[in-house]
Amino acid sequence: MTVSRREQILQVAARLFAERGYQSVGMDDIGAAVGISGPALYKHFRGKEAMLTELLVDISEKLLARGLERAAIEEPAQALAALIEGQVEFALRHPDLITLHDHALNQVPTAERHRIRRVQRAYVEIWVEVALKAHPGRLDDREARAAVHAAFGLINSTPHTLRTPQRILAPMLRRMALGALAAAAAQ
Amino acid sequence: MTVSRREQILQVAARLFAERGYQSVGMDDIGAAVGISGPALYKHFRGKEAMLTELLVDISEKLLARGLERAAIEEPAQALAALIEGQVEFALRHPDLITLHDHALNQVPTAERHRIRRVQRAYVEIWVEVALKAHPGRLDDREARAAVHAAFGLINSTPHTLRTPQRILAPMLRRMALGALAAAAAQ
DNA sequence: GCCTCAAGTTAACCTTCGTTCACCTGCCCC
DNA sequence: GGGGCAGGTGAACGAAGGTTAACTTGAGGC
Repeated sequence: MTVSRREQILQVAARLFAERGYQSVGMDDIGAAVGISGPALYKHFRGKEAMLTELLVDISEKLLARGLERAAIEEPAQALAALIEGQVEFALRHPDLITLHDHALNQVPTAERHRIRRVQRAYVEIWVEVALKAHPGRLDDREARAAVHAAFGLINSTPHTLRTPQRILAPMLRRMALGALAAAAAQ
Repeated sequence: MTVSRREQILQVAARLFAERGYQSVGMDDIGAAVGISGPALYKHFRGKEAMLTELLVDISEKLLARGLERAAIEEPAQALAALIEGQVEFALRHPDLITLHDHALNQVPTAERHRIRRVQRAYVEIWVEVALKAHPGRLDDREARAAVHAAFGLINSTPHTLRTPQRILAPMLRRMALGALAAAAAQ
């Protein structure tokens, strides 16, 4: 598992950004955390914003790719379960990125932010379509969208709960997300 | 509904902090938003941190008070429903404060941050106890705590979904939270 | 009428921090 | 073995922004 220095920097930066907040982390902090000095980071990245942007673009694209895979399953209920499983896995494996994902998007320059938002919307759209198919006639489009956001909120709460062992947490989160979406469609 | 200037400043600051992030909002921005200049704010507050601290202390204490009320209901299932209703109401009425609550706590000075955390933990504890009583024997303490955090994540996703009309959103969030907690306790 | 005081104002200060600059140093390659 | 380049270094710069200072003003109390 030898990561390039570039990737090492990204990982460390993600952790620091998630822990203390993007603006509270200095370039010197990031440098120190990988054993080099602040200005040396400019040999690898255009600047601080570029690091954040790359992190967020990566996350949203990875999630979208994973979502496209899982949504391809024929049976809607199984596809929904697969989407949930994918999101839970990702959230448990990369809590820093999840935190970044909704704390730091505003700090990214406008052009790139729009690009990231587009990818995010595509991901949400996948969920909405699957949710509609899984509960046909029980949800309208607007409701499904709200329900999906709520399910994300549920699953992405993981960073607050990391003390719980994953083998307990993962199945519980899957059950809860499924239960929540079913309840959204009930009545 | 005449609010004092002090309160007006707090409201505006909460909105700006939630929209752009605490560090990205300047004192001049806050001043401009209430029609005065940046330094004039120091006639009302010790500084920027003091404004954030006051906001977060207020929120956590209001939530705790509301939680204590609702948890007093005899029947555990009803108490749980009342807790959920209270949280949903609060999240819908004060999305800015909800956003601040988990985005900006790190920016508060250490001493006050600990105080806020204590109040938050007390609020979580109320939920955990009620959840345990509402699903007796189905959850251990650790699971209940994780489930409660997940339910908060679900309900507090509201700021992402404000375009949905509240009369649709509120009952849906209540159903989903109940369904999620029931699913956590199932099996 | 005058004193006081709360609530503003603008200018200035000073620290923090992202970024740039000039320089150094191995390593690889021909 | 000398050129070039990747990857460092420390010093310095410049803008941003929180805070302080000095000064103004208008509304009550006596």
